[in-house]
Amino acid sequence: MAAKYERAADDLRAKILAGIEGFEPGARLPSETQLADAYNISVPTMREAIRVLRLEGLIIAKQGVGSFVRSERRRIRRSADRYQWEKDRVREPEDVRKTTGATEKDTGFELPELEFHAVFEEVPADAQIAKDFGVAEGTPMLRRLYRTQSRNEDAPVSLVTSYLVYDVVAQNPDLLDASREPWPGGTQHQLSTVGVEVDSIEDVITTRPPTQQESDQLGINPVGVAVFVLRKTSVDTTGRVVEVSYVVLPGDRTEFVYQTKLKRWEWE
Amino acid sequence: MAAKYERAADDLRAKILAGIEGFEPGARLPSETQLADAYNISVPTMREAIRVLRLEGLIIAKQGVGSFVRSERRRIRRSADRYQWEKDRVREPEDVRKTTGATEKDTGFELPELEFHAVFEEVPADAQIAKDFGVAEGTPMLRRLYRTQSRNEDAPVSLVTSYLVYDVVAQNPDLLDASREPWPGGTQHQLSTVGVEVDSIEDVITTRPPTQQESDQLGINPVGVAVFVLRKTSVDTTGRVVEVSYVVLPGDRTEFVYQTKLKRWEWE
DNA sequence: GAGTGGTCTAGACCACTGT
DNA sequence: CAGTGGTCTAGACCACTCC
Repeated sequence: MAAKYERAADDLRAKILAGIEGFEPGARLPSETQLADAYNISVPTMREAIRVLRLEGLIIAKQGVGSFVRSERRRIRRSADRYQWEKDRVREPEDVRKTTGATEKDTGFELPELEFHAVFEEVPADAQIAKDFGVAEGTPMLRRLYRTQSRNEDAPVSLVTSYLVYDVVAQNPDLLDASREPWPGGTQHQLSTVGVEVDSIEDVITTRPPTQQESDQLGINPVGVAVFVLRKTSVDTTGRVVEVSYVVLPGDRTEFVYQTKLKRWEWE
Repeated sequence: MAAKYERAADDLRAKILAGIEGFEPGARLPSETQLADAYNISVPTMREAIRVLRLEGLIIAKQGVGSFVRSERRRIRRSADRYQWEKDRVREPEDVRKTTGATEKDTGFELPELEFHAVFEEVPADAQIAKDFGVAEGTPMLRRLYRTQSRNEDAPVSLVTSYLVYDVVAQNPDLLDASREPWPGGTQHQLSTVGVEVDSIEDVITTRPPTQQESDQLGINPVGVAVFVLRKTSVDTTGRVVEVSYVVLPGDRTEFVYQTKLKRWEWE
């Protein structure tokens, strides 16, 4: 026989998915005590049932207020088209570049809506980074931390840690100055000022549970929501890795899109 | 002040991440009672701390045995290269095609290791599918359910739901016969028998918590592990959507790789 | 202040695993 | 069989939100 908390969870889930009166998205659920009474189980057991549905992302609890049926979140689309688009803009005049950046392109937000944090630091390459770049461990790297989030309260977008080889970018001192961010035209343009042309970009996508810090920063309220980790590796025309960035995105508000064109058959 | 269960969780987490003697990957933790004593908290509170770490994927509990520090799972790489590779094989002779399929290419498993389930069904297009294909709701579709998993115990790989327009594939009755799976050469080859050449494929990747059924089928033991959902849309050379498949993959054992080649600048 | 969810306790019994 | 984690109870107090 199924556990009591499971039966309660199953029943509640069914009500929510069916959208029954009082259980539609956004609706406020009865209190834990009331629910426990309704299912003839103790409050802790009812809490366990609710926890299951929170893990599934169906319910959000707000302390002091109540529990609510979660409404569907709009996903932000992140397309690989952004890379070619960014490259094309490198050779546009500055006033064109200034208008928007790639993040704004994906999110649909306008520039002024985005709060932009940047912290720059010179750090030695650890084992992972050394491997990513194919350089010796300890090689000086420029590490840049970005946090982009909407100024209108609760819509943080991504946490970015970007690595560049220090000696490469140091040729242009402006690139070492965090206060110059956001740089009009993005990373590809920054690299172009030190003679680097990006030739290809590899994205590797994984998912994992968020750390506590990431939950806070990305505003991941519900338990059980994962984050995407995108490792983006840029290779220049000489085959050298020029940038590696790790981008953490909220799993419930992001989707990735990739287009693969196939070669046509030649019919004889 | 932080909650007791949080302090216990923080301490345990730190021990595990530091790999301290007795807390390295695979190690068996002290029992809940022992841990509760050690931290001077009640057993339910200690269980709460353990639950936190299970959510983070650091600990796996086995009833009747004990709790263990989770060892890192090897991720299976799923690269978009598979699509061109699959297309190239369509025009190879049958004995070459028979050797391996695209799933085996990605996973590294040999064919005989893969258990292959297939269920075929004719269903009317629901709203989502009608939109995916750009056809009228109710259009007859062929729905195919696949479940690929290793015969050696606990390594299921993916759950696939694939849709095709029924009238298109019905031209070749073999395509309607589930007992013919696995079809040597894959879906692109199947489509080629009814005169369809796939021209481009769009992948859309999202992540969400698994359903109970998916947890069971994919062998997702630890709480808090998400699944990837890949929606793959194949478009033929006439611009028509010919296949849509939804692939569910375990989030802790999968990674996606996409390469984006950029156009070279023309220097004057 | 009333009502909500968050934390915590001290028990109890059961289901499962290994020996 | 002994020991483990899984479920469950009946309370208690606290932190938070809203009126």
